[in-house]
Amino acid sequence: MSVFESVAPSPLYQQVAGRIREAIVDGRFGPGDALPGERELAETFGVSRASVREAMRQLEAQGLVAGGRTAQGRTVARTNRKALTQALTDSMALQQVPLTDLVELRCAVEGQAMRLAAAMPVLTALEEADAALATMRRSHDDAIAYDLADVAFHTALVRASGNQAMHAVMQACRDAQTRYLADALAAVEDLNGTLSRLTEEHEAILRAVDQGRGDDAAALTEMHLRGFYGRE
Amino acid sequence: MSVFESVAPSPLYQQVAGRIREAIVDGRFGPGDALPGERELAETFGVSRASVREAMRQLEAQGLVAGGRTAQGRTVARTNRKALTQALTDSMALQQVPLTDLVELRCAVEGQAMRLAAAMPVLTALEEADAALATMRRSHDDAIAYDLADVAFHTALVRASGNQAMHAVMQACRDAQTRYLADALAAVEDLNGTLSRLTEEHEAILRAVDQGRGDDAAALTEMHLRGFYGRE
DNA sequence: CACTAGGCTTGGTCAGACCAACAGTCAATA
DNA sequence: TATTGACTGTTGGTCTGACCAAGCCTAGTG
Repeated sequence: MSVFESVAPSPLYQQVAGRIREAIVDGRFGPGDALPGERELAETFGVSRASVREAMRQLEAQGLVAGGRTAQGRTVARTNRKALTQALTDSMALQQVPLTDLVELRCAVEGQAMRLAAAMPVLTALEEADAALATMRRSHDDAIAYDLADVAFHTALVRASGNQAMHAVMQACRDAQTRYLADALAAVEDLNGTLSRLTEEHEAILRAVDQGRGDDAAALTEMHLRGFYGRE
Repeated sequence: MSVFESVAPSPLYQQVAGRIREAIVDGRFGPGDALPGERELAETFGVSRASVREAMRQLEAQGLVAGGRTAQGRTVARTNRKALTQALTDSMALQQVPLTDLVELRCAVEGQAMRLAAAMPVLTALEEADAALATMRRSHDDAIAYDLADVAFHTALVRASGNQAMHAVMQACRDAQTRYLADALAAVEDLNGTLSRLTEEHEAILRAVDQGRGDDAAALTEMHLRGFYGRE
């Protein structure tokens, strides 16, 4: 901490990215809004289009700007969920984090979410969970459909907690685990039986949440998660 | 799910970024390794330097490649912690997640980490926590020094759980909360008294972990976190 | 031996150009 | 009238070729 500030100018593309980032985070551009074109931005900031493009790449990777060219112009992203997932996944790969660590993390988050959901549930989310459960019952012979419903179920229940931060992290965990799903499923012999057992577990969790038994719901959720991914 | 696959080719910079990403994640480039120069990469992949640079910006934002020009050439990042923090912070801003949600998330993660730490502690980390505690006792009149020690303490204790995923998420939470720290501190009148109370809480947590009382440690930690950030 | 001046490489930046994709316009056609 | 199709302008994607400043390396100098 010197008296003087740094004179080192950060690269132009960083500054440009920073400016646009501010505008988005501050809400001057809302989710889904169209951004000015690259040429216009270049002129606005007084830099070359190349610099603007590099800034865009950065913002895109951070999930602030929607990737892909949708018709005309770029748009502000509605969610940066992919960036969060990506970061978590990369973190695991870079630091060679074992799957069990991720499972434990998810248990912690989702378990606590169940307690919150049981105490003060968001009712519409509970209905969604119920609908997902119905789908699961119908899909005991289709692993892919079952998986989709499974995601929907867990997502809905965590959303029922009303905690968006937990929701985001849980989704990231879930996405990061996806690559292991195939392995876990391949190890299963009696698909139909396994899936129907999983459905029962889901039913028990939802029941506990519904009846306000938070600790039970948490315990059941943790067992459920550890049981599926945790066995090695 | 059509019979046909998409024919849409992804942009070159995406493909380049993907290739380099693979190489890093697969371990062909280890953390800290130097990457080939932009001109060389351009030739290798048969694209222009502009495309390589855009790919680099993306990888840099994802925390896979170290930012900043260190002497000659770029290097593979050692950790993508900043990317995870960034993603969590942005997620909060984009979806207007309240601070309390983040605090709850941190409680869930850190609480569970305390249980794990109490059950099977990483001893070296416990020593670090102890050292941080000592620093805190010495810094009751210096909020900045205290804060640093506080971070070190919590970080060390979570690391004592041995769970790297929790460690990463907890750090991201903590970093994302930082912007609120100033507000929380400004609201404090009796700094010295407050800090000494916080130190006592820290001591109690460490003691509980040390003695294997996981549930106690978790409860204390949650109270500690909620008490500081949670009051509104 | 210590030191300095080039030379070389690297990332940062720019200008200017071309292409493919797409929205919007508008006239020709069934 | 409704559909089709050509035309135009804009946007993002890509390339080329260039210049600069900062830092490494080395050869030559004192």
